[in-house]
Amino acid sequence: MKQSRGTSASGLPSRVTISDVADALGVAKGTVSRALNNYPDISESTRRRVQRTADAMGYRPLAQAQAIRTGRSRAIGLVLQNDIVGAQRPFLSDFLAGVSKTASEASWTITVAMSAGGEEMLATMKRLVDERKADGFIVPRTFAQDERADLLRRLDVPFVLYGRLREIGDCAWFDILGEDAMHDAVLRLASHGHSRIGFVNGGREYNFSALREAGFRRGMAAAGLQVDEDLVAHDAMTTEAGAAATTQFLNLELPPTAIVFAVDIAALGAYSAAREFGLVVGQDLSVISYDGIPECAWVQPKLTSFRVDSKMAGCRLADLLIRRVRGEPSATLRETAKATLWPGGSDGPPRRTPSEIAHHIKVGLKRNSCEPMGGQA
Amino acid sequence: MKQSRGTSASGLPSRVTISDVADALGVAKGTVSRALNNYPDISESTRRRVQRTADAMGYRPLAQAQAIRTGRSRAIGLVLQNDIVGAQRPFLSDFLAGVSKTASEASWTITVAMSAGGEEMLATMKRLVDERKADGFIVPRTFAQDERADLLRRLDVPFVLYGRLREIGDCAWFDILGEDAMHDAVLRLASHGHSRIGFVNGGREYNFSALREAGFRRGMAAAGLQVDEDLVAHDAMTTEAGAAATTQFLNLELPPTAIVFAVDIAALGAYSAAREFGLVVGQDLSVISYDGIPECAWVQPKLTSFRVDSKMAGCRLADLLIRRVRGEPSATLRETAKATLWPGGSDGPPRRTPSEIAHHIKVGLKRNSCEPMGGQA
DNA sequence: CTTCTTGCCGAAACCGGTTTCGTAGCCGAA
DNA sequence: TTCGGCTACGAAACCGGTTTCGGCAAGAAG
Repeated sequence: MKQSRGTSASGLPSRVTISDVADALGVAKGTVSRALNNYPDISESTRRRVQRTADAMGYRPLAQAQAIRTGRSRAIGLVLQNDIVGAQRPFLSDFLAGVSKTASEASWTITVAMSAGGEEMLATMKRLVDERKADGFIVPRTFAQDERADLLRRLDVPFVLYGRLREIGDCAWFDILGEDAMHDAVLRLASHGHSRIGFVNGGREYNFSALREAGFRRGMAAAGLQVDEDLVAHDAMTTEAGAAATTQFLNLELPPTAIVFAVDIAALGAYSAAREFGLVVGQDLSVISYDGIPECAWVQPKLTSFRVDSKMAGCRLADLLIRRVRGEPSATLRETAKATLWPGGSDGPPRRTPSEIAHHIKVGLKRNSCEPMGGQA
Repeated sequence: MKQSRGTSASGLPSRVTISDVADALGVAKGTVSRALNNYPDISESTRRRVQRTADAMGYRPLAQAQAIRTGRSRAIGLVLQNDIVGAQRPFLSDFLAGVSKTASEASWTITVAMSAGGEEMLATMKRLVDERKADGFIVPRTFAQDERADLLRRLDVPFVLYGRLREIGDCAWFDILGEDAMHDAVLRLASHGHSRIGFVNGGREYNFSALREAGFRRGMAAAGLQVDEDLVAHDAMTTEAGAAATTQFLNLELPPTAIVFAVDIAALGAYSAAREFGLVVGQDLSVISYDGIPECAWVQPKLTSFRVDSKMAGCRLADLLIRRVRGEPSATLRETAKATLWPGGSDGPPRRTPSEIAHHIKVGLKRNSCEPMGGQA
């Protein structure tokens, strides 16, 4: 008598195998395999019969065993970069939740690894492919020129980008239209009555930066406003860098009354910078940003930001990757979504004109520089 | 001639297989397998010979193929709970980095999944085990009574807890000694001169809460201070709950001059609560907390907190799990580490006595309630 | 000089699937 | 009725490993 349920002698939990199903039906196991994998040379009646009993017996093929023949194990690879501090921290959990949801619905699993960038990351991916621990990859945080994409293309491994490339080439992607958000942010500020609007962009190495800057300029044009190149800063990917850019803007002859940031983490720096000048965010200086990280709600006033639905992004990317692995051409696997505005209190009608702000700052600085003496008196 | 490198006809990247190694040596592939897996009936000289040529040829066994016979695929399972909003958000990235580091050093990989708690999570784990996608699990965020541990024990699947259980039983774990941190926090506050110290604990469902409360009480005893049960609050796992507990404490006849929080996320609520009463954190009200989330550095003054090294935790847990899977008894796989104090500006000598605070609050409230009229005048 | 161990390894079965190959049966056409 | 072509399936090889089994040779014991 065959071992059926429970635990086998070797200690492994025994499962329903394809032979069990074949025996139950009185057919060859090859037939069961072909029936379940929709081979053309199986009659419809047999296919249904196999399908039904397989379901009834709770048969689920062992991905591992399939993999040694087919090379595919129904696993999504996700290699995260850990040498960018806190880069994916706020999004990671939601993002994973999304990927996991879609993956498990399709009976796929997720293999994650973390590594530093550059060669190490490429080696990690190669290892996962070699060991058949990943059938394809989701590539997060696309760079303008992305060596991961180059490698995967070279290895002929399926992948989907989270983000777009400068030169599209032959690859699938999902992305949020950050450029539209920047555009809308400008229009919102213009409708508040702002006309002198600055832009603090993210790192040039990321492709989204070029897109968002284009969106900002498009918005300015749509609002009939001039872009002052003194009010465009780059490479602000930290709060400190955001604060520095804000300080620089405010020190101009004609400071801006509003700033659009490409990333929240930089926008948070505007708060401390504004405070240093005795300005109040949301009144003297309007700020709109992008990402929708939880910290937006921590600050006073809350940061108005275009929120990215990371969970949804994870869902979509997983779906696209699975379809890519199954053979759909990459050109048909491209999707975008929009970020949604989460209004906070950081933007509103300008309380002061640019020159009034400049005056306020000059007075404030004088008072500040006197204060130590005054305090001693 | 045999296919050697590059791509095989089927499109799969061809690898160095065990047969390749056996052919090169002129031995049977069983011999290679036994040599590499340290079977006793292989001569030392053969073992070394096999070892060397396998290395030279770059042979790495395919975990998938091993798994169908051995049942083990060198994969660490990690099932995260996604119905607790933001629960693991700040730690996840660091934690994964640690797990990944140790795993890849041992040629293991990580299979992650997310699911809601309860039955769904148990089903997810069962599926991963069934499909041999995980040889064992790291179980994060241990509950006082943890059904995940129960299930895994029942299924006889190896696992390691991140945290301890109320009843230890037969399981391995790694944990940070939060109780010692609470103890040290009290002593630090006492050395500042505080004597009326409150405690805001985390959720009772977590085992760490009981431990941290015990640590707090031990610290109070060590400092020669009485615990006022009116100054002990529970179940504060959000900023709102932390603010509510703080407010409640400050409304007492004799408010505390310092509060110890079990988790940062709750401690952040003390800031807004104190502000409402016109009190300044770090001067009127000292706060020390635990976790060391990045937000500690966002607030003014910075929150003094005992920082948990999540990456290290991930490393240790991965190591313990791998050893557990390899057969070491769970009783020998138990480790703890200490959290390290990251001083901020949120604690210091008390500026006011409890009764002075109470008076300040009473006056402030009266003034506040008059203000609307004064504003209109 | 036998005989019995013992150490060491080759051969082959096995794991749970997929895929190739061959053929039995049915069909329609000649 | 015979033949050719298809359809649908069984049998067996195969994937890359592990593990069992059995036997050869060398050394120990008698």
